[in-house]
Amino acid sequence: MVEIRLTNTRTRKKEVFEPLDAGNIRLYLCGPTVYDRAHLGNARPVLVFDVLVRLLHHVYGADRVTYVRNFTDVDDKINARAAETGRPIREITEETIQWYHDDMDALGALRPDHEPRATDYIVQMIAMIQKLIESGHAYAAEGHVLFDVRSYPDYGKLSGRSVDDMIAGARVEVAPFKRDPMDFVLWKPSSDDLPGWDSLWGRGRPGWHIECSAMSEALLGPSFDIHGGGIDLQFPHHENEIAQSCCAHPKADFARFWLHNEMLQVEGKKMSKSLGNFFTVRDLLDRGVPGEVIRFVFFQTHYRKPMDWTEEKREAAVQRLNKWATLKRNSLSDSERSFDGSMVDETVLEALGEDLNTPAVLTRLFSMEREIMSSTKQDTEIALSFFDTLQFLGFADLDTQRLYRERAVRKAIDTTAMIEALLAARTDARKARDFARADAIRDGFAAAGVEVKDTPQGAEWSLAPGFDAARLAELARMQGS
RNA sequence: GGUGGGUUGGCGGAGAGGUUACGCACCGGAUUGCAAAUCCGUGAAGACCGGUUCGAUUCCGGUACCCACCUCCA
Repeated sequence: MVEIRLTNTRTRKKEVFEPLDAGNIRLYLCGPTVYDRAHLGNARPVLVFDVLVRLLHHVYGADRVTYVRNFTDVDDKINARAAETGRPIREITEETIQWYHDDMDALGALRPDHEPRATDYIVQMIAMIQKLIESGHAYAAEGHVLFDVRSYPDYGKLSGRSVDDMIAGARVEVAPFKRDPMDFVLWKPSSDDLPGWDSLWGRGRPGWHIECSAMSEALLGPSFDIHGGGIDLQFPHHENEIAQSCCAHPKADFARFWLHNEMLQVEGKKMSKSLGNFFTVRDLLDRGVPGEVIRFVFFQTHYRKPMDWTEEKREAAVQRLNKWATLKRNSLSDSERSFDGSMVDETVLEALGEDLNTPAVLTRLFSMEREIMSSTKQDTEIALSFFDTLQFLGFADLDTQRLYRERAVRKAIDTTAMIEALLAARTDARKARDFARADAIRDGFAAAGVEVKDTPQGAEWSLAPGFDAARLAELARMQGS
């Protein structure tokens, strides 16, 4: 069995992962606040957890893993969006959830087992808040309920800071009703025009952090295996979750492993809404960048390192996936066959087990690719394992040309037949030693964005990113094919 | 000011106290009507200064620079 080692932010060490219950491994990932399209940075924790979940499925069995990712559907950003647009909150959150599903599906990310919405767990949140008040960790003041950070000695442990240090250097909102400037809101009052629920403290809505504490407990129990999110959530969000959950359940562990991914950057800067340098997953998909390509680029950088999204990487990923698609066509007798994960490469699994080392996974894939390239037989063990492994990693569909093809189909041009006819014409020309015509076809392909490679077994082709169906049609007409 | 992380060959990017990372690009060779692809091969690194060690890019300390968090953010 593959040993899984993960860097635990809580201990700042790489530790061997041992499930609390090997029959039910439980993970929680902080999901999106649903008021807008997911930007590219939002995809990073999703892909990190996707790889982790796939590994756990493989090692322990898919039915022994419970993966939860929430939707935050009550938040002031959502309220603001509703006020701006005049649309009902529910309409905005429903639409955004649909978008999120569409976009993450396109990246090949598995859906979690549970996707709880905060508004469905208000009762549990209120119960937890009450419990915290009863145990002296929280207090009500002026319609608010606040968590008393001084009541929890370990506050700041996850992020390695002390309450005193934080107060010393930082700007903190000093509301007059706070006992300590670092105390954070569990519940706040809502005016009539804002979403609100009745509670012992009046009509109000939850603070941001309590939902994750309440939902993880409801779905995974007070102790579970792995909790994750972006490194920017380490403080204050995760610190506050720990404070809430551990004070509500002093005997439980809450999350034993904390995984944090580094930020995604663009031009060396963090991608963020406030800097305005962000773009969405949908922007890329609409530009014709397939989800597999985005996935591949993310795999190139270890999750705990900052990752720069660049056009150069995007292009390199397209080339590589094209190569794999061609390899699949040529090395398997039936390129449409399905794989069941029984031949996933051991070295790849070991690399994933070593703190989800996806760059090392790619290294191994390159070496497998090399082996297949140099073998002439079809359906060799290594080829079968390679494509089974790719499927396991979420690269089931290597068709990066799908989007170009779809465009061509809309124009009612049968590109495949056209290309094959032109290739046949070129072969005839070469046999007849009519090199001028052979070169004209070759150059025409290049101009239309069709890449042709001659192999001992015959010509192979693929569509380049700049594929132009109209120019291909023009070439076919000129050559009379 | 506090906290955490980083600095590797032209570019991207890992692991390991001592043996080729790997990919892209480049160069040489094979192959090809030409080319592409493919195959074989060469070269190229570890911010700076100290320390530990038989030996450090890898461990420890310091310096410089970069990034993030401390405020909504994955």
